[in-house]
Order: sequence, then structure tokens, then C-alpha cells
Amino acid sequence: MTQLFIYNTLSRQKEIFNPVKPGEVSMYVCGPTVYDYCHLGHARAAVSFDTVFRFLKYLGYQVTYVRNLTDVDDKIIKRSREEMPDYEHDPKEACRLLSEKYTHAFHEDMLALNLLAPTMEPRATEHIQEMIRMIEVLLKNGQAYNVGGNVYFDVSCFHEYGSLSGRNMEEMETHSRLEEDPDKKNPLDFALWKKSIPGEPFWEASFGNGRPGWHIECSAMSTKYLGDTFDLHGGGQDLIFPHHENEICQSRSFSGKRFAVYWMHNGMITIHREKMSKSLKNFKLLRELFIEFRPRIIKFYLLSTHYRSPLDFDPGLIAKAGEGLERIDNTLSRAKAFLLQKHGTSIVGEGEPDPEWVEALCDDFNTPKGLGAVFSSCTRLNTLLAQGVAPLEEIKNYFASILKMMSLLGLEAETDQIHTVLRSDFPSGFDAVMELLAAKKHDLADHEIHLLVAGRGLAKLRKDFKLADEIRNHLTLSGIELRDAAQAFYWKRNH
RNA sequence: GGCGCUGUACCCAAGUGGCUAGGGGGAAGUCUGCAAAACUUUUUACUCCGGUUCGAAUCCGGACAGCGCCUCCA
Repeated sequence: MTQLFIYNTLSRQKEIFNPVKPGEVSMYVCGPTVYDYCHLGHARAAVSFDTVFRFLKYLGYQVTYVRNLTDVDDKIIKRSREEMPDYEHDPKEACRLLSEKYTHAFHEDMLALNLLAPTMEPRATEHIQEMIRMIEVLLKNGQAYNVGGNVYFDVSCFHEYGSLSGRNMEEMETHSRLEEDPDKKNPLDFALWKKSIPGEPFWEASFGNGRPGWHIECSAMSTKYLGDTFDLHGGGQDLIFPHHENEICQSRSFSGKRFAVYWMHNGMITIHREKMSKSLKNFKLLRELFIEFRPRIIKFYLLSTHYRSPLDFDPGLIAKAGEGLERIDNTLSRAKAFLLQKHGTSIVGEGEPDPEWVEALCDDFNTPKGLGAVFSSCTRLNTLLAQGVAPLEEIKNYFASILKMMSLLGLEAETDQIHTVLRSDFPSGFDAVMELLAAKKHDLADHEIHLLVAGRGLAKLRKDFKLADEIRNHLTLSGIELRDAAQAFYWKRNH
């Protein structure tokens, strides 16, 4: 097996990946705060770690992938107040319903992008007790302190503070933009628990009623499902500080053990070179984007850049990515038609990814390079297909291999979308065809399209180009794209 | 102010101390009733200035430009 290298934010270099338990991988990724629809940036994180998940499984690891949902937080409360009419009666329930709504939307978007479901998707509100226990321990250890119901972590108790983000405490103290908080011993101390505010959801705890701070949920849930020490922790680069730094701080203080071994962070999406974010209001909602582009194209676009690099959003580039994807699909359709004709079936069994592809993915999940290998395979396959006498075995192998590489990236070829009409499959006469044309019907069923395409094939054979063009024209007006090839005719619906 | 990232041909984007990345676009050709697709050739680059080296776009130093984090953020 080729050695897998992963860039670890902790060491700022690529490291050989060795899981804590041989053959098993535990990974935790910070999921969204479900108070709104998700944008391209969320998709990038999700797609990046979906790729990691898929590739680790391909390498034979048994992977436990936990991605949380943050469903308690200031933004959720604010949004619930605005959106939920019953907020005043039952704030907690209103927040629950709101986050449920956006969780559902999130899942729809992830499904559209053909992402695998994580092994577990724990919600913060369902782990309040675990958080409370953790906070109790930190209080008992003297690593946290309670000021009138607000519980803070005392960063002076954790000497490695700053190790992930490469900061030192004095610097941060002098240049921190944090507001002076008289309750805190140190401006860098962060809230583990916020005391309850009237009219807001709260939970009971031995140290006072309230709700959890942001960071504690990830520590509590990762520990619960993956143990004190686990292999991979992922998220966006913007989470390195303070979120992940604080997670390390509280988890290591709690357990006394190593926390996550490898830290992975995906790069940001920018618009006109500026970070896409809610606060700058320059974000692009996924569901808006899906109207213009098919999700598979968006995903291909995301995978065309390495996950750690910044990616500038540009609809023109997404369209270009779509053209590249089409090239792969075209190749596969040609091969499929060839196999249908020469082999009787296009089912060819499990393929092997190109070694170059494997090598690329082993190098810190280098998907752009991996896609390069896919394209190279396509060129080779096309060349074979263009030859007069094409070797069946080789074509089968390339075909299966490309299918495999694409499906391992979650970019399953849409060969089902591209329909094939073999040249041997013509009608005996034009009666049905003429009837259909005369009906001037444009919302055509698959079998009707098949008939027209086959009828056009027959017309071509009989050199009746006038009729052939008439049929093509009708299909074009019906939103059907038609392409002639040596072995067959292909058609597909545009949208 | 601190920490970090980026700067590759027309555009996007990998990579690397000497060996073709790849895609899109442009140009020419092959093929072709139409429309495409596909193939071949072409368009060969590393922000700038020093240094190390037989050799650097790749390593080191410096400059310039852009970006991110240091406040919620994927």
C-alpha cells in the first residue's frame, strides 16, 4: 500500500499517516451551526472531508467519521426570535424547531452534492450532560472558574496554549481585540458556560443554570464517540483560532492525554479575493448555485483545487469546470456504447484506479492531480476508441478504471443521464416517427425520444437529410442534445 | 503589531533542485451530409532582486503584491 501523507496544521508539514489503532481511523469534523442555509464555503469543508473519508475507506481503514451539528448558540437564538412566532412561549423549543429546519436543509444540500453520511452526526443539545460533566471536572481541577454563573477556562493553566495557531500568550494579550471583561482573569480566558439570560434557553447545572459556550461541545462529543485521543480533526482554516485552540486546551486539561493527532484545515472560499462569510454578506447560497449549476459540477469545481488552497469563487470558472467534466462523461459514453455493441454489456466489474491517481490522493488528498490522472486516462481511452480495431480488454479496463476513480471521489459518472441508441436499433418505417413529429409535442418521454433518435438514424441511412434535420431540430427545441458517433447515437436532456 | 498562507503560460490549476502535469480558451490540421465529439500539432510559464549549486521556478535571504486568522465564521 502506498504511504499516505497528511498535512498536519500542528507541525505545519506533511506527515506520514499512522492511525492510533492500526486499521482504524477516527475522525471528527466541525459541522455547521444550523441557523441558516449553507453557502459554498460550508460545501467546501464538507466536500473536502468527504473526500478524506472516502479515500481512507478505499485504503482499507475502518473509519468512524463524526461531524457535529451546532444547535445552541447566539445566532440560533437571535434567528429564532426573528423567525419563530412561538419563541416567547418556549424559547428552547423554538430554537429546536429552527435548527431542525436548517439541519434538514443542510442534509438536502449535502445529499445533492453526493456526500456520504458521516458515521455519526451528534447534536450539541443532546450532549449537554456530557459538557456539564466535563466542566465540572475542569472546575474541580482548578482549571476553570465560576464568576456569578459564568464559567471560564483559565488559560494560564495550560502552558501549551497557542501551539496549534502558533501564537504566544503575551503577544495576544497585548494585541488582542477582545473587549475587556472584568469577570475574566485573563482576556484570553474563554467561556465554557454562559449563565442563563431571561427569555433564552437554558439547562440546569450544578454550577448554575445556563447554556454551553461554543468550544466545549466539540470536546465533549469527540471524547464521547472517539475517545480522549483520536486520529483526525478537521474544519475550516478560520476555526484554527480560537475554536480548535480552545478545544485542545480544554480537552487536554480534562483528560491529561493527547487530543487529536492530525489537524486538517480546508482553505477559504473568496469572492473577489475576499473571504466568503456571513458577516461580509458576500456569500453564495448553495441552493441558489444549484439553480444555475448542477451540484456535481459544483463538486468537481471544488475538487479541482487542492483543499488547502484558497479558492476564488467565479461562476465563469464553474462553467469551465463543467466543460471539463463533460469531457470525462463523453469519453465514458463512447466507451459504454462501444462495449454495448462489442461486448453485449457495459457492465465490466470493479476497476482499479490509475496508480498516478492513488499516488496523488496519498499526497495529502491531492484531488486536482488525481483528476489530471483521470483526464489522462480519458485521452488514452479516446485514442483507443478512435482506432479502427480497438482492443476490447484494454477498453474495458480503462472504462472500469475511470468509473472507479470518479466514484471514489463521489463524482459517479452520469452514464445513466446519457442515453444510447445503437445503430442496429432502427425502426422498420417512419410512420410512428412522422406521427410524433406532427404532434409537435415537446415534453417527450424517454421512449419517444428513443424513437425519434432511431428514426433519424434510419433517415440518415437512407440519405433523407431533410427528415434527419427536421428530427434533430425538433429534439433541440425539446431540450434534447443529440450526438452522432461511430457505434451509436447519444442523447441527453439539457437540465 | 503578532501568527500564517499565496504569487506558475490567455484563464484555472498541479508539481518540483536536472525528467510531458492536467483542464478551459485561442490557432492549424484529421474526421465529418448537418451539429457535435474525438485525435494530432501549436499557444511552454514560474512576481522581482540577491545568494547557494555543475544546474533553481523549485533551497536560502531580502523586496513587492494579495489574502486569512488574532471578534462570530467552513
